Amino acid sequence: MSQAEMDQAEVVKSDTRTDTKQRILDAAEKLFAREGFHNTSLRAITGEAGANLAAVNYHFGSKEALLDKVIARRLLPLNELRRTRLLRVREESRLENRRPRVEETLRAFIEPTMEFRDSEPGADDFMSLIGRALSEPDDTVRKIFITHIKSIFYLLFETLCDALPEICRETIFWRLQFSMGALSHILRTVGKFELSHFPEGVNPLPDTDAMMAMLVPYLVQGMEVR
Amino acid sequence: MSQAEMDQAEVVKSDTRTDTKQRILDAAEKLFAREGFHNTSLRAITGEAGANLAAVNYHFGSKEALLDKVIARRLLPLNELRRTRLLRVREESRLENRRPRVEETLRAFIEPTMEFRDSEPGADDFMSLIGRALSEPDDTVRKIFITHIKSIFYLLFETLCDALPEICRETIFWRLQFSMGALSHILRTVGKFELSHFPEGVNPLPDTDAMMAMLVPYLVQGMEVR
DNA sequence: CAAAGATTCAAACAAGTGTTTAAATCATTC
DNA sequence: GAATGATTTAAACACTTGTTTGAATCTTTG
Repeated sequence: MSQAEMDQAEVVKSDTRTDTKQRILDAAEKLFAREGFHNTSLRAITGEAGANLAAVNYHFGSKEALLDKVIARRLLPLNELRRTRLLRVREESRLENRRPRVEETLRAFIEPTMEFRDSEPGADDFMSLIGRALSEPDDTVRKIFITHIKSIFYLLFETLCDALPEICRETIFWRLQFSMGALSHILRTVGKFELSHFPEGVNPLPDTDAMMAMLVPYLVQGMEVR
Repeated sequence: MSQAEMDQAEVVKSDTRTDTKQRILDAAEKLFAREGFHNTSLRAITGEAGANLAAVNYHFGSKEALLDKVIARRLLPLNELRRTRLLRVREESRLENRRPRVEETLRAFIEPTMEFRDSEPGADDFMSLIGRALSEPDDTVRKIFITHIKSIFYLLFETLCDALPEICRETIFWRLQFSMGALSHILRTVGKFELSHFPEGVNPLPDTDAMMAMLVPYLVQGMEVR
């Protein structure tokens, strides 16, 4: 019985963990992020992980199932952080009998992303991966990502609607799309610019705090127009 | 002598135009935009164009050279429109002894994009293509795109710096990055959303004017923060 | 018409893809 | 220590990729 079949049958993982699965997940995360899903071969992944070519199909079932695990492994815990913070924003505003504030709402979504990025090793690669997920031409990556992001996105959207009752839902939706575009663009490009592309007097690599200090006011202003 | 060699030698194109080149360019634009560069095979392109497989290598030299032509064919005229409008903004502000306005500067860059999109058939596919160009993991597409967009981007950046002298260049640069992220996100996703992803009460398909009416104020507010 | 050159065509090329298989090895349990 | 099941391994599978080739066809020119 293969590992993939065991997982599908929801059998509890064996107590003696082989770390081959982990090494493959790490290698896949890194390569998917840097080269893209379709430009990364299973041979490249297993080579990087020091595993046999057949290991991916044995442990995960297929390349696509591997991608799902790569995304779910980090996105599910991250979304729990986001959900906790968004619910706290909603609860606090309710207790204080006021509306949620746009800034704290956006921060509740974005800050866990950035903290996550700096905390776990390899998470920066993961951020590039999900930063690109929405713009992947291929259905594979996009659909898997949307599956895992959908509910938290709706919670963010509804909280913003509560924060901005005078603005119609449609306008808020599209402004949120603009914001997601800006955020994902930064997530996938920061640290990837080539020096030659910077005008003089521009620091190529602001740290996370400096980036947040520029990004959040930009997004808040855009959301609150009028 | 192949067509590609003739082009390389800068020989004048034969007066008897085969439209095979055009059909290949159109098919490639469509497929690159919808499936991505690496997910599109030459067989798919030549099949769509009703041409022989070898036609791409004969007329363009390679798949990569074809991509360059696909991008250059539309981006060079588009950038000329943008340059003309940006230079007019600069000239008018100079004559009136004032600074350029952020809104007219951004419009000078964005409006030609949108008008272009609606004018020529196939241009909507092209917009998806360049909307994704910056986020392609692979160097191929990104480098070709950057080559053709660099100078107009600098002109836009410098004009914004003139418009916002009280804000440091670095901040303006990153806000412009946020704006480019928002713009490219919209360019590549509009019309591609799945209905099921829209919260209720949100119109899935605003037209170009409605989108501009939401996007421009959003970007202007973000650029002008503080 | 005939020569010349541009274009198309079918076929093959070498290389790379994800997946499967069956034997070999390892780990655990009785 | 033998048996059982999980894991690893090398090899092959069927398929797709971009590119090249040399002959066939079309177009233009002399």
